[in-house]
This record gives sequence, structure tokens and C-alpha cells, in this order.
Amino acid sequence: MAVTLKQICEEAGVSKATVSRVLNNHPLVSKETREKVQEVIQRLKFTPNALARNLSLRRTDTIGVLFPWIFNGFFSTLLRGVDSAASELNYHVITSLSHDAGDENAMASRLLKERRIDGLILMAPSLPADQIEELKSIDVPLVVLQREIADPEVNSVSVDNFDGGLKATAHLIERGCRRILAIAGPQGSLDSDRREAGYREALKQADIAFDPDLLIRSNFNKETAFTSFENFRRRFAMPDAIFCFNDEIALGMLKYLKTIGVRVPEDVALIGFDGIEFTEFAELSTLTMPMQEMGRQAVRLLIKQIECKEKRTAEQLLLKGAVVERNSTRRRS
Amino acid sequence: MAVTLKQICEEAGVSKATVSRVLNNHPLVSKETREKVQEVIQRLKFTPNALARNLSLRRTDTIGVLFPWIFNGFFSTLLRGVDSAASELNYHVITSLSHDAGDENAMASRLLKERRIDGLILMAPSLPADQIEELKSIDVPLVVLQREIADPEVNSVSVDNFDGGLKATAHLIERGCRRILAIAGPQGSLDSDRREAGYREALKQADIAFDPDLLIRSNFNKETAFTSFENFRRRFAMPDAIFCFNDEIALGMLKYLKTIGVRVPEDVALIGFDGIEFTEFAELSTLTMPMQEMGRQAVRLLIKQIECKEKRTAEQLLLKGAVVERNSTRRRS
DNA sequence: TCCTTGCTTGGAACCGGTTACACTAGCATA
DNA sequence: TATGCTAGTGTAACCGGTTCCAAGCAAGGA
Repeated sequence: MAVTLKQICEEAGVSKATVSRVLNNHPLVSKETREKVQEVIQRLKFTPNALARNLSLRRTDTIGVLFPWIFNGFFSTLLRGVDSAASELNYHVITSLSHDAGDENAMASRLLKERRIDGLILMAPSLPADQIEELKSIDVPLVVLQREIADPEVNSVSVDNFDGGLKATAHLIERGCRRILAIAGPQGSLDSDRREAGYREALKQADIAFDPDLLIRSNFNKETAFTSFENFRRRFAMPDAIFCFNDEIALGMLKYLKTIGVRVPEDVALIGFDGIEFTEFAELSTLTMPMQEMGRQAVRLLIKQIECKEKRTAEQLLLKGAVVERNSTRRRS
Repeated sequence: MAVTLKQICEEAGVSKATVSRVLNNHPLVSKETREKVQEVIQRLKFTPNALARNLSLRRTDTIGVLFPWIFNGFFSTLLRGVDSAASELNYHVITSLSHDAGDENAMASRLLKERRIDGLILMAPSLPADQIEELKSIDVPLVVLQREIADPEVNSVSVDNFDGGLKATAHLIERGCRRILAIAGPQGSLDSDRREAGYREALKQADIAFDPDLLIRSNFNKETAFTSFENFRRRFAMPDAIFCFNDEIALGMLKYLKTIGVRVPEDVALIGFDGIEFTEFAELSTLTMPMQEMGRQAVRLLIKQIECKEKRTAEQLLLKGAVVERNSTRRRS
């Protein structure tokens, strides 16, 4: 059995209250008592039981991070940001991957209602609004990550999709491309819509008319992107450039274009969105999101909520990404 | 304030003990009582407080997973395996990344001694033996991941490095390569040594004499690998194939060879080790380790230890990897 | 000298569950 | 009818801390 506070107080000849005060650096303890107690603590190698402490204090110093099963490339970088910020602020991190889509709520509310965590960071790009509503109702600190949220009562940290769409497109335009094919996400995806708005804005700023034929859709994965793209090819000439709304699509396209003999960047420039690590190896230009920073900010926002109880208005952070230029958009010489 | 067990028992007109029995499906409760209590639980939306429960039961249903900061490609896949196995067995997962090397112990023992976790999965490829010794002394269930351990008292799950080295080399030999350069890890790395042994065994089986000049060393990263390789090039002719002892080196080499005009696989075949995801995009052949399965097995081993208290002899699982053939070792036609 | 004040300290309740043990009632057995 | 057993339930201690409140005690002021 581990050493407990009781053993310490018996050994030191003081009460539990006093030992507890020493542990928490309470000022109202005389110097001699404090030193005596500390000596015993050292000698018996006492570490207070966090469970008991948490039960008393009604807090766990732990935050939950809920990720979707799929979110591959981001995952580690984001979690890294979360973990580093959390550990700096002396919090622990419970991770949980939702296995089935729709699982999120059950897992989240279980963690929350069982009081295992003080707050939750939720990364669920496809979580429907009503589920968020439900989570909100549990009334525990919550930060939604990587999902621009309309609801002003929900704290969120997200990449500025509009700004990103604009920058990526502008980058292609600067390289001399004018017929820029956008492979967007599904209808109704807020992320996709905002990126599209940025894309259009960049065109407008360059006095290029928006051509609806040059915007095709996917489900943010390569398979659906391929189908759309082949459809496009049958009807139209190859564009100057392709702006894929995420890196998975872009990486898939890169490979695919090679197989059909289209050279990147000589025949067509290609840019992705997200900045997953693989893009570096693939020499793919992309708009990188500051994932680690997003993780850090999410933690900060969450802990701010946890530590000051009075209801504060929610914050919605929008972090800006940046274009990383690699071979796939190198200027044709 | 959340609903507590006390409120349930008052509302249902029974004692705490009875409510607790209902919650835990204890058989000694009459049907009527059980139903009445359950109805109240439903109606008041009661969820028992895990902290209180844990304190009483002296267990947390939580395992810790400690990763090094660097272990990129593996990270998500491994964690995925851990998470899925843990959640199937009704355990939670606390993750922690050690930020500074050497941090591991402090973090691990803090989690363990504070009784926040019931056991620990430690992934620390570079953890010195004496630190493991120290962790062992805390005497809490522990599984070491991805590190062949000499100590028979420590449970571990690891890839079979010998088998992997053998298979990767044999794969190259089958493709007709005979001068096979191995870019190994540092001296004294158990992983590297075992892979090397496999490499040598494969050569021996093919009646190829081992040539010490064809074994160069790195620190398992591209920078040191480059230095060694350039050194090698100045003195010797290009080999038939290169077996890189991890994928990071292999991916770096792939890029590097391209810049110096050496074609893969036409001029030289290239194979990596580990099976990180990027290898797929890079068309790099590699020996993939079953990362997800390793995570799952580690959890299983750990929970087996947690749940049967009598000291059992430690198990050391060695999972075998498999060669995934991609373009970088495609047979020259 | 007596009372007030402030610093230390201890007693005991509390956080929200689990469970060993005691107790009661009902029924079968002797 | 007395006895033993069992099923169902309640009492109270316990897990290991935190903290409110009261009390002891010495110093300072009236």
C-alpha cells in the first residue's frame, strides 16, 4: 500500500489538516512545523493521491481531447500542441478517438458526466450542429477545434479558411495561372464554403471572372475527387492549376496526374490545403495550418474557461495559415 | 451541481447501499426495488461520479501512454491501436508526450504515484536501461513498446527486428541485388543490431559474403545518414540496393538520390523499415510493422497484468512485420 | 491584571461512492 | 414450537484527501 497522508501526520505528530496545509503551501503554518512535516514527507516518499484530492476539490486537472478516427495527418501535430500546452499549465490529457461516426457524443458526455475531465476539446469536422447543441447543454467547458462554428456561444479555434483559400489561389495567380480548377469539399461543409469564398475573392482581386465549371466537388477524399475530376476532363481542357481543398486530394491528384502523363508543375500547378507532413516528401505546395499552435490555443481557451467560473462570452479564434511553396507550384521557367 | 447517489436514495426511499448495488448489478436486490431505483436514476439522469468510485475501488480504469516527442509517423497509428483496444476493454487513455528527453521518468512516476492510472505503456526507443529499472521499482503494471528488452521481468511488445531485417534483405536479393548497402542505426541500439543480424543472415542464406564496407551508420535520421552516405560514395561505387534501417532515412535518401541523378529503382533499389504512412505516397517499399496491432497487444498485456494481481511472469511479444513492395524495389525490366 | 488580537493548530465534516457486517422477515426443517 | 438458513436491506466505516470552525496560546494594549 502506498504511503498516505495519515501516515505522515502520525509520523510527524501533527494533524491531517496541518499536513494538507504544508502540501498546499498554505501560509499559516509555522516554519518549524513545515520543515518537520516536509522532512517526513521526503523520508517516507509520500505522494498525495490525486483521486482523493480531485474528489475533494471537484476538479481533475485533466482535459479530454476527442478526435475523429480518420483525421490522420493532423492528429499528431495537433495533439502535440495540446499536450505541450496542457503540461505547461499542469493539466493531464485524456485522449479518445471516436470509432464510429456519431460516437462522439456518447464518449464526450460519459467523460464529462463522470467528472473525469474538467473540460473538452472536440475536434469533429463533421459533427452536426445539433450534437454540438447537446454537448453545450451539459454545460462544461468546451472548445471546438478546426471547425468554423456559426454559434457564437461556443468557443472555437479554427484556421481562417477564407484567408487560406485566398492566399492559395493568389499564390497560383502570381505564378501566372488563370484557369484555376478548384476541387472543393461537399456542399454545406462550412470549411469548404469558406475556402471557396477565399478562392473567389482572389479571382476577383485579379480580375478573373469566376467560372462555375472550374469548381468541382468531392467528399474531401481522393476517391470522390477522382470521379469529379475525370468527369471534368471529359468535358474541358486541362486547367493551368488545380487548387485542392485538402492535402489528401492533392496528394492523390499528384500521383494520378503522373500516371496519365500530366507533368506537375510544367503542365499544371498543384496546391493543397492543410499542411500535413507528407506534403514535404511529395514536394507538394500547400497552405499549412498552424496545427500545433491551434492545439495550444485550444488548451489555453479551455483552461481559461475552466479556471474562471463566471460565465464569459465565448471566443472564436481564427488562426491564419501560410502558403508553403514547393515543387508543385514552382514557376515554369 | 450534478445529481448524486444520495439524492437517488432519498428519492427512491432506499439506502445508499441499495442504490450502489443496483448500479453494480449486484444480485442481492429484489426485482421491485431494482426497478424502482432504476426508474429514479433514469428520471434524474444520474451518472455516478467516477472519481468517488475510483477512490473507493482503488483503481481508475485508466491507462497511461507515454510517447517520446519525436516518434512521428508511428504515433497516430500506434495510439489508434491503443485507444481502440482500451475502449473495447472499458479503459480510458491518458497520453503524455515527454518533451525533453529524460523527462519520461518524472512524468511516468507522477502519473503512477498519484494513482491517476492503473498501468503504463511506455514507448521510449532511447530510454536507458537504468531508467526502466527505476520504473520497475514503482511496481505498477508496465508494458514497454517497440523496444526489444533484454530484461525478462519487463513486459514488452516489439517488432521482430531480426525477422524484419532478414525479410527486407531477402526481398532485395530476390530482386537480383547482391551489393546491398545497409544504412544502420547507431552502435548499441538494440533495434539496429537486431536488424543488422537479420541483414547478415539473409546474405548468408544467399551465399553472399558480408562486406563491412557495405554497412554504414546513422543516428536514425536523414542528416547523419547523408553524411555517412557521402562518405561511402567518395570511396566506393554505387551499390545495387540500399536498405535503410528506418523510413525517415529511406525517404530522405529517395529525395537525395533524385537530386544527384541516381534513378530509383533503375539504378539502385531502395527499401525502408517501419512502414510509416508517407511511404505509400513516396512509392517507397518498406518493411511495415503492424503498429496498430502492437498498440492493441500492448493494451491487452497491460490490462491482463492489472486485472490479475498475483505476480505473473512477464511476457515479451515479438510481432512480425511484412515487406510492402512499391516502386522503389520494382524489378528492373 | 484582564481583555483583545492574531498566529497556529486540531477536530470533524465533507467530497461521492463501496462494502463488511448486522439485522429482519419468511420459510423449511427438526 | 424452536431453530437454521437465506434473501433483501440498512448502518456505518472507509477510500485519502480539503477546509470550515473553534480553540489554545502568546503578545500587546487598556
